Amino acid sequence: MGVPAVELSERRAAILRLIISDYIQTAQPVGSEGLVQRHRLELSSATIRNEMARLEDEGFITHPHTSAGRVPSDQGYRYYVEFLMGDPELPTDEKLRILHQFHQATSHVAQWLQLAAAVLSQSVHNAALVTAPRVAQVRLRQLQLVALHEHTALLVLVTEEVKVRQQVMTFADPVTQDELTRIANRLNAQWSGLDAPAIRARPVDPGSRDEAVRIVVAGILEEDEAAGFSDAHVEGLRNVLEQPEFSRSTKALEVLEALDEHNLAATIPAEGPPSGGVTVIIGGENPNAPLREMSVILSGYGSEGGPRGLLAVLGPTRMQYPRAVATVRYMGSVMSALLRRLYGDEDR
Amino acid sequence: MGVPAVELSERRAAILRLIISDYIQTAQPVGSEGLVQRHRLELSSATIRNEMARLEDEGFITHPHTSAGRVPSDQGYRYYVEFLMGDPELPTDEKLRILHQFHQATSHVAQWLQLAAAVLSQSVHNAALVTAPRVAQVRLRQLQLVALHEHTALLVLVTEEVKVRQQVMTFADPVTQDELTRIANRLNAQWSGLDAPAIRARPVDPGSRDEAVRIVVAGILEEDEAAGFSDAHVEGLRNVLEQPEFSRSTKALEVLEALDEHNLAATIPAEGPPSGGVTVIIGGENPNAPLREMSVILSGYGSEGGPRGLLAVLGPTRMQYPRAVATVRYMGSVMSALLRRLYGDEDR
DNA sequence: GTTAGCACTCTCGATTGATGAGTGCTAACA
DNA sequence: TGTTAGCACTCATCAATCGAGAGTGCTAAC
Repeated sequence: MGVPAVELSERRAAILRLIISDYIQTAQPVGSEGLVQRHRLELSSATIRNEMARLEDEGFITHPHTSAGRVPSDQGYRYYVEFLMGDPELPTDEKLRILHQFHQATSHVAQWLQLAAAVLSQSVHNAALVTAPRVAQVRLRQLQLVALHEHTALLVLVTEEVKVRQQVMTFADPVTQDELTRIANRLNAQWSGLDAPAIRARPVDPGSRDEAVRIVVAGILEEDEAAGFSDAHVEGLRNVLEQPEFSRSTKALEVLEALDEHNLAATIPAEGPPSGGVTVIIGGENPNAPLREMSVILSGYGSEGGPRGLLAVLGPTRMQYPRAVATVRYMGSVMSALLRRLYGDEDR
Repeated sequence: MGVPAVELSERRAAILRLIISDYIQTAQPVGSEGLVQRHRLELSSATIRNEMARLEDEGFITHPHTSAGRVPSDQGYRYYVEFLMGDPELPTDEKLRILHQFHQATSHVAQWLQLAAAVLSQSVHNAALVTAPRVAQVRLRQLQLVALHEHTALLVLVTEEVKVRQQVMTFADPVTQDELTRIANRLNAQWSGLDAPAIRARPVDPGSRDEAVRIVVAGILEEDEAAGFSDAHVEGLRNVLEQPEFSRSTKALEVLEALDEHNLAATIPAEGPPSGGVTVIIGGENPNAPLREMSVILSGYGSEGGPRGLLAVLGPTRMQYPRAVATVRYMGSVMSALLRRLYGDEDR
């Protein structure tokens, strides 16, 4: 989708590239005269104007008004991303800088995601979003019961993908810590490695404590599967709001609302591209109305069968695509590697 | 501090109150003529003008420019909060509405804080901040070790105030889950109820697994004590940015930066007022430069010896003080009650 | 102490006109 | 047929100007 049918002549493509890269830098409509001067073109501005007129006919650029320079359209950006910008690679020193920042990464996943979002957003000067890695099927690894009062206990459970969940639960009859420990040991032996349906299928005495625990455990596991990308870390909204296109306060507010941590999860397509691949969604291609003036650069991370997450950069359509794509791709590989290191060869 | 030395005549105080409440509503400088009309005063606008001139001499109000109405100064707001607005109580239906929202509260503390911040911000139409309850001394309740690979395990620990912490740790030699379980059981029996220094003082074999666990556990407990109010939940920045005083985009950005979740913790005085009390910090009284045009309404929650947190409302100095103070106070009592219910009579 | 009257100040919005950037077209040129 | 110079035309932007309106501060009368 979105790939323009028209094939551009070499020269027109070159002009389009110049227009877009100039516009990305200056945020100002670019005129024929200025283009010739800045790039010392061998052609006159009049010729450029003719070519621009054709580019406009074909829908790659537009006019804000009669006498302003040209501005790339969504279709223009699309063509640029697809055919003109090449396959950008991040310079080595930049890669090192990123790696260096990750060197401080603790093994605490939440901090880790926060760090990833911060590094990404800082590196591309735009907003960044990183979702927690998750698997399609959530299985129990181990559970623990901590007595709080006579009738209440804290259930802590660790899933196979090393997520920790907690929930306070109540029992009909008083229980002691000793008893809770025995229950936990027994259930761990029986349920370890199972997912919610399997645990629900396990026989337990009706009305027993085991049953009470089972309800809560299965509930948490199911909730986790349904959670989707809700726990997303967003960083660098500031960078976006600083862009001149959002200088008007009302616009800034709209964007802020769209990018609000709660809404954003829904905004992003649930299924990211396969790890390694990078998807670019430009302006109006975005199904979400408030994001119509923004572009999203998406990449999955993680491994095929294992836990997977999403990373994304969000910014105005006027975005440094080459750099952003390169950074997102590289970050994806770094995250995948970290994930492997952390969760190891758990499937073997 | 900040309490004005000057005692105002009854009439001038009344006029000040009217000016402030009008200005809070309209965000427009209020003029003498309009004041008389809106409130059907028995005095002429000329008299009001005279009184206004005196109020200005004494520093309670100012002029944006020669011929605009009057605007309250920080000192004016301070006087208003201190003497004029009385001791506002939240209407019963509003209290019920808040209670009702809390009815859905899960026992998951993080969600709970999020909810509190959301309710508070929505209720006062400003930004709200809620910090997690914490105690000065963090003690271990129970720990759990989950084998990940041969050399690594996940340490999950539950503190006395029912916080769950996790950390991946590595061992020099391979360990099995059985062994880890034995270690966890033994250490739970020895360390339950102790804080970091006490655990450090416990004898363990040098180089043993117990020692490795001890280092990590003590580290986590100490880190938690030092954490301060870092894990604050902020909600409703939108409300603030929508206010007309922040219509200019640059200003909005400044505020956004100041209220950024990361900076904000540092912004707020670490020690809140005692539970039940409400502190109002107006504009320039705030030590933080970027918050000079904002007011903060603060209250602590929790019980004397137990876990305590902070709630705050942040908005422009032109704020609905009576309502905000009443709401913050009420929310404080609700949160304290919830905290008691959740953690129970743990000291007994 | 209160009030009417009035001059004065200052903001705000609309209008105007000059400026300049940039286009689109035409005609000449290679 | 492609390229270029020339030129009229359009439109945003900016500064200057003007009038209206709001509000004050002062004075003098009540």
